[in-house]
Amino acid sequence: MASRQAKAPSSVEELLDNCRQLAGLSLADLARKTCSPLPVSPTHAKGWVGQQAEKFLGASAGSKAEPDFPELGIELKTLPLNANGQPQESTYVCHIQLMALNQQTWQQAWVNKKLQQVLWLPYEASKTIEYAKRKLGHAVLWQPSLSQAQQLQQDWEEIMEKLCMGEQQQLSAHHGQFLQVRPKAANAKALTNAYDEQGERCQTLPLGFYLRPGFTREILENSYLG
DNA sequence: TTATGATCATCG
DNA sequence: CGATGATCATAA
Repeated sequence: MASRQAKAPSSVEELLDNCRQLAGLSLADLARKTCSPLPVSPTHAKGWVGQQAEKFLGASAGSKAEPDFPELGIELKTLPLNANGQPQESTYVCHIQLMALNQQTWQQAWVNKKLQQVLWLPYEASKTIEYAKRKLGHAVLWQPSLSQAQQLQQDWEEIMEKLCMGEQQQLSAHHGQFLQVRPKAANAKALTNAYDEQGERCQTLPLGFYLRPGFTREILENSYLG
């Protein structure tokens, strides 16, 4: 059995069932499951856990701008936890299309669609644990609460207003309570097309939407209560 | 080049 | 010492 893409789950139950098989496994176990070698240098394999999880669970492959499980409308996100069992880092949501942000509504926004339903897969990411021995946790299927959805929308509107005015130069990660904008590029010299304040085409640093650590921390904590 | 998967590493 | 800005890998 060579390394291959698993079959897509046909139901939420099947997906959650597959997730239960992962709970408690180490990253070394995960590598065995997906027939993939553990990364030699984790620093240079930042997305490895997420990519193996996609592979094992049968998420749609590659870089398509679609939910990981299109049939189910579910987005899969691994969630690295620090030594205290809490999310430490922000979570990337999606790329921002600077050339096509006019007239977008929150309902239509890609970032909103992705956050309608997310399957969070927490795992130990503390550097005090040897990489191969870090364990996967129990997956949490989440949908935003009313207040979460409202705050996300508010953040999005504040950010989009600036973007639509061509003010991406003045935008920074300081904006937004839950949702923030950060660079999303190979490096600081990368450029993509956009419009400036005068509505003229220009080139600027590519951006993406991210969720602040406090937000994912809240999601995880709430899941323990349920 | 644009999208995905993210974490790294420096600064305030 | 947490958040911001920068960076790494891969697919199409």
